[in-house]
Amino acid sequence: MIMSGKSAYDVLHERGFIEQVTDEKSIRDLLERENITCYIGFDPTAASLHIGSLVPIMSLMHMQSCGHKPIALVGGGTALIGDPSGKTEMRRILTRDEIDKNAEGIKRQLSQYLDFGEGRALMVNNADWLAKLNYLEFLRDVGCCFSVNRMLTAESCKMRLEKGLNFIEFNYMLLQSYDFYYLCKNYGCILQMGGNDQWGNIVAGIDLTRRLEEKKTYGVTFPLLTTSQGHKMGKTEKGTVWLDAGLTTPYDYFQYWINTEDSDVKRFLALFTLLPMEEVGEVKKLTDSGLNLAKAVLAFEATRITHGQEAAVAAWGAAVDTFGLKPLSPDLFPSSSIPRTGISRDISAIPAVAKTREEIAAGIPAFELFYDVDLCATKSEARRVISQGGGYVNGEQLQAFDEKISINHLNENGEIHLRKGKKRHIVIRVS
RNA sequence: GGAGGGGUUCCCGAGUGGUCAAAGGGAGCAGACUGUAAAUCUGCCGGCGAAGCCUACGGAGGUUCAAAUCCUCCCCCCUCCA
Repeated sequence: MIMSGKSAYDVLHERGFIEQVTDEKSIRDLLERENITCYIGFDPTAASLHIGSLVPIMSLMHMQSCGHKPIALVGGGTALIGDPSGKTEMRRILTRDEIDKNAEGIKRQLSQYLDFGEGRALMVNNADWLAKLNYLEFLRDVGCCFSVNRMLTAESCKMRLEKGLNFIEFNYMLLQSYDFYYLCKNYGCILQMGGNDQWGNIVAGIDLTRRLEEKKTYGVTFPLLTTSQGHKMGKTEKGTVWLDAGLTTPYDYFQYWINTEDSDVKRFLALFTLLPMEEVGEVKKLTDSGLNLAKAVLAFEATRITHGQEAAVAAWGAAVDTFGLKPLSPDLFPSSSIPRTGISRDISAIPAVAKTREEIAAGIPAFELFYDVDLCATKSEARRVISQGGGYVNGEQLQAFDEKISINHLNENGEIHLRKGKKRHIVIRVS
C-alpha cells in the first residue's frame, strides 16, 4: 500500500533492488493497492549472516516500512540439501545440529532489522514442514508437477550440468518450490524475492503454487552484487564481513564500507542505507576527495543499521582519529545522523590488545609483537611486512623486523599504536 | 558394473625420478603515487629460523641414494558404455 507517497515497488525500484520480476505490471499494481505477505529465504550455513545477505534484508525492511508483511524463512530444512544455484561446486553438507544452531543465530540477527511484533513480520523455519514430508507422498503430489526437461534448461542448472550435479541437489528446486506453496497456503504469501540466482527456484515455486493451489503468485529478484571491480561483496584481507559484531567488529564493518570504490558509492548508498533518494542523488556533485565524505556517510549509516547508533559513532570517531576523517557540512545528507560538529577523537573502537608492563618491559621484537596482536597471521608474514616497510609504531616506520618494542614506546596514555600498511591499526594498552 | 580421463600450494593451471617450496596467471599483502578510491609501477607471496630444518602435490603403503613424478591398494570427481 502507498505510504508516504511511494509504493514498495517504487522504493525498491528506485533504490536498485530489482533485477527481474515475473509480472511487472501486476506486481506494481498489487503493491500499490494492498498490503501483501512476501518471503525471502536465508540459508543457515553459518551462525551469522554476512554482507551478502544485506540486499535481501534491506528489501524486507523497505517492504515492512511500506506496510507489507515480510516472512523471513530460515532454510533449516533445505540447508540439509544444499542449493546448487549459482555455484560451480557442491558445498559441504552440514549436520542437523549445526544447522539448527545456525538457524537460531540467524533468527536473532534478523530481528535487528525487522520488527517481528504481532502481525508485522514472521520468522519460520522450513525444517518444520520439510522434515515431516513423506518421500512417496511428496513424489506423487509434488514431484509429478515438475518437468525434468524444464529443470535441465534452467540457467542455474546448466552451470552445474557442466561440472556435475547429483540427485540430492537436483531436488533442491522442488523443496524450495514447496516452501513457497506452503507459505502461500498457510500464510497467504504471494511474493517470493531473492538473489537473481534464485530466479529458477522462484519461478518453479510460482508454477507449483498455481498447480496445487490455483493461486497466482509473484517473484522478484535482486541483482547479484559485485563491486565495480568485479570483486565479490564482503571479502577483505581478514575474510568475510559478517553482520555479527562478535565476528566482524563495528570498526571493521565501518572500515569495509568506507573503503567502497568511487563508482559504487551511489549504488551502495541507495541499497545499504535508508537515506532518501534525493540525498543519495547529491553524490554526483561530489568529486575527488569530496566523495570520501559520501563514503563516510555510507559507512556510518550502514554501521548504524547493523550495529546501532552508538557503535556507529564510535567507529566513526576511530576513523576521525586514525584517518583524519573530515566532518561534513550540515547541508550534505541532512537525514544522516552522522556527527557533524564537536569532533572528538575516539579510539575506543579501534581494535585493542591489553598487555602488562612486565610483558613488554624487556622489549619484544617487532615482528613477534605484530604476530602476537594478530596484525599478521604468521611470524614470517610479520618479518616480510616490516622488512618491506609496512610496519609502524606510533606512526613511525620500523626499520628492522626485529626492532625491540618496549615501554619506551608508551605514549602519555599508556598506549602503543601499531600499524600494518595504511589501514590496519591496533592499540596496545599497557597496565 | 565396464572403458577412459582427472584430483598439484587460496583459486585457475604447468610440471611426469633429482636443478621443485614446485612455471605462468588471478587473488592477496607491502612500498611509491593518491583521496583510507581507481589505475599504474616495484617488491613479496608454505612454516620456523642465523645457517638450516620441517611440512606440502587426494589417502595408505612400496620401489629408489632420491618421488608431485614409478608400482600396489583405497577414496573422490568427470566423460562414454551398461
